[in-house]
Amino acid sequence: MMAMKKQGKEMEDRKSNDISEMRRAQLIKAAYKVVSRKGYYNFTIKDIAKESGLSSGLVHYYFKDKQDLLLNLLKDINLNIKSYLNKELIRSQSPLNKLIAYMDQAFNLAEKEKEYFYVLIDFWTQTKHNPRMRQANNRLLQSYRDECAAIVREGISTGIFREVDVAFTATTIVSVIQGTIVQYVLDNEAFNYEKYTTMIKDYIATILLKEKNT
Amino acid sequence: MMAMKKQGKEMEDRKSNDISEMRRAQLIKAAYKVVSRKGYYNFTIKDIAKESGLSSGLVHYYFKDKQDLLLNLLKDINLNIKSYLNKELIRSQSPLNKLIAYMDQAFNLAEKEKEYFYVLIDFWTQTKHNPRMRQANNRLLQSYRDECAAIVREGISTGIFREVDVAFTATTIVSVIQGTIVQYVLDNEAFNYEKYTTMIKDYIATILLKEKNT
Amino acid sequence: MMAMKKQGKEMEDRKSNDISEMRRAQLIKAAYKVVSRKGYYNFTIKDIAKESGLSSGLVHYYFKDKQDLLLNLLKDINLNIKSYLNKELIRSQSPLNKLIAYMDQAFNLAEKEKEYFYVLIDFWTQTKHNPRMRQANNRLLQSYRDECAAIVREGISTGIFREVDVAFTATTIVSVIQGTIVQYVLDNEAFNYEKYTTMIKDYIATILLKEKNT
Amino acid sequence: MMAMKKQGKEMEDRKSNDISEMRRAQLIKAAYKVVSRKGYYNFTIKDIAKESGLSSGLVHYYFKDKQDLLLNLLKDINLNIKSYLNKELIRSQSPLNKLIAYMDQAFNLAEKEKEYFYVLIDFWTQTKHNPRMRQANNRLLQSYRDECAAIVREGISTGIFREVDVAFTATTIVSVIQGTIVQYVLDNEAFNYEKYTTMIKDYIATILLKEKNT
DNA sequence: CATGAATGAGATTTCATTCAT
DNA sequence: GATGAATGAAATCTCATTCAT
Repeated sequence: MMAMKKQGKEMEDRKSNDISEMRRAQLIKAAYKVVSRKGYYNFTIKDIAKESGLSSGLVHYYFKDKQDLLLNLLKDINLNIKSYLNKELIRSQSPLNKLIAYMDQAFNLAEKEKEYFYVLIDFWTQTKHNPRMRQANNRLLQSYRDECAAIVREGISTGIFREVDVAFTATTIVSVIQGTIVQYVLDNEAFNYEKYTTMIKDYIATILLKEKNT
Repeated sequence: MMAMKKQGKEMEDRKSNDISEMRRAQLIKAAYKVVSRKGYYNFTIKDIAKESGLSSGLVHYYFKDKQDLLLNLLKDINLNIKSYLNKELIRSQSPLNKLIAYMDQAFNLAEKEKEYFYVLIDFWTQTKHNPRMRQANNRLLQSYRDECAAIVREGISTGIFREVDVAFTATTIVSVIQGTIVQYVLDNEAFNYEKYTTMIKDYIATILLKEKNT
Repeated sequence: MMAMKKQGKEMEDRKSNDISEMRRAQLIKAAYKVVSRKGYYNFTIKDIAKESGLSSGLVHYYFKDKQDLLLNLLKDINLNIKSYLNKELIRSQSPLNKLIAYMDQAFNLAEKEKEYFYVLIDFWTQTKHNPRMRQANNRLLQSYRDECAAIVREGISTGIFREVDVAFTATTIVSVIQGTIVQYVLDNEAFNYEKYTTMIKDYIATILLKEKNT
Repeated sequence: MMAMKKQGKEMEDRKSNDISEMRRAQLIKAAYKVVSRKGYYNFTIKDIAKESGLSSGLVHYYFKDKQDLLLNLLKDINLNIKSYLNKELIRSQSPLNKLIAYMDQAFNLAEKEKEYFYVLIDFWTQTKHNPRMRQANNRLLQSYRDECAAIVREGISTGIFREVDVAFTATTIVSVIQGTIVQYVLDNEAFNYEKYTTMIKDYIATILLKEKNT
């Protein structure tokens, strides 16, 4: 009987957790939609409630406050971006292909999910005034640089990339990608995105690759 | 006598304009401080009033509403950035020196006036939801690209730069500068700013300059 | 079980509506008191809150804004006036009795509920600048004329009233009633209201009735 | 020398009064325009200033406060209405003509200067809460009744009108006129004003005049 | 778990009035 | 007399958060 009870308790907990996780996901999804539609600072808890089809009281049941909800949203977006960026990396064999694939994914994501970057820029504005947001943001940026650095390092060690300063190169590649994406997201009429991003990829490849006939 | 009267009137007018301009500058300055301290979305009209030592009613006397104040703040920051960036350009003789000077100023500004960029990023978040802000922002970004393009074009026509795609090169230079600055402003412990910015300048110079011994 | 659940749901709904309707009625009632006490333009949302014993936030929870509250107040007063005016009509058999009853009710109402007319005059001032108020007002005035016209028409068709111009007669009866009430409400010392209203009723009856001995 | 001084002082005073009166008239005229355009409760002192071409400070120099300005506006409108109503009375010989002329003027005024009545209705709303406004209003209404009564009394004493209750008749005539005008001003599509006002005049004449062949 | 009514602090904005010049 | 900059009280409205049910 004890066993049953325990099991019952466990099941309840699991069930409870399931619902809990489901609700949290439901609310985060709604938050993402609402924030990208109305902007980081102009949405209300009621907007989230309406969008999710739940009550406003429930938002506070699952998230301590607005801040907490937003922090979780940032984490969620991070996860999505990272998984998207890394999706093609596994299939790519050579470091060059990996680097190209990485940049490809980044540029594609900015085109397909412009909203992600809107929300991301919104989060940047929190950096100065909110330590937790700053930490989350910095980790995200650092992970980009690390990812790039790993690929560059691999390229060097396999002898196909020049012996560049890894950290610097990774940082600058991230700069170019991010700088281009920001300019594009803010004003998508400013230049030919397709053309420019292709040129950037070629350029970086050319710079990194050892010259063939030497 | 008429002359005196007229002169008197003119002086009155000037005085009036002087006060008006003085107050507007005073309020914009306070706004700049307050926005960079509390963030674009978290400051109040009363904050501006306190910071400027004036009454809150006066803020609305000189600016239609919060929006109007912010728009004027953006304009002001634009002017300051532009004048700062162009300060050294005039003295520089060769296109290479000009380009270096331009990048130098940009990187220096980000270090000395980190606040400018905080506020600037704040403005970016307005872009999606506020047409006037979008226009102002886009013009600013375009002016950076144009400035760069002009220098690159001059370098090509004087025969010292390779014959690169001017618009693309300018855009990408702006991307690198902006991307680097954003990473630094958000997290100034992330990398050695001094070292990296120097390397970037060298790199770009190397890429653009025709190889000497060919 | 489904049935129970459904019933439960229905009861909940009803309950919710009950609260909502109760609060709205509560607020309208408070608005009526406050407006007639302080005047249409001089009352505040906080006055309503205090008078109703509720919070000021709740006023905006149930009514979009001040306008919306006022519009609902006007509707409410309309309903009350109409129901009061028509209360005696049903019992009255002959058109003459109906007309007398109608005028009686109007004159009585102005005496008993002077406040109604204060508020009504306040609403008139909105007519020029507020389309929705204008429409509501015009409908109310039109309904008075229509009501009168219907009685007059019935009197003519049953052969006891002269064959007068129905629309004109109705309009003019409304004019006399309203003109008298306004004068009385604005200055209730100006004349003997009881005596004058009786004379008016007699007069109108005399004018409308076919002369007996002809 | 004393004489001269005194004279100088007097002239200054007169001059001062002239300017004073001129300014007051200028401001009242502006107030009339602004109030009828924006409504009694929605205009600002600055509106008056702009309309008059003077400064807002000057409004308070000539009128204690907004109330005072409005009270003077009401007085001014009263004067204008009275002088307009009485304009034709002098020329009219018989009491019947006088009465017709009086009603004619009233109905014409409402058509030509609808604004007067808008403003007048606005003033009515003050009656309950502002003793001075109430007094001014009541005097105005009383003067209408008195004017009418005088004509009716004259008609009776010259033997052409029936021996009606003078005060009651005057009050009721004023009621009809005012009631009709209010309905028309609030909704000028409600009925054929020209036709109805003509019918009213005929009706009243018929009622008052002794039947010829009796 | 879930709801949504209720609260109340706080933000923007308006404007009559004052007053130095 | 005349100006208009300056003040600050007060009003409307929003919304995160709480809590009884």
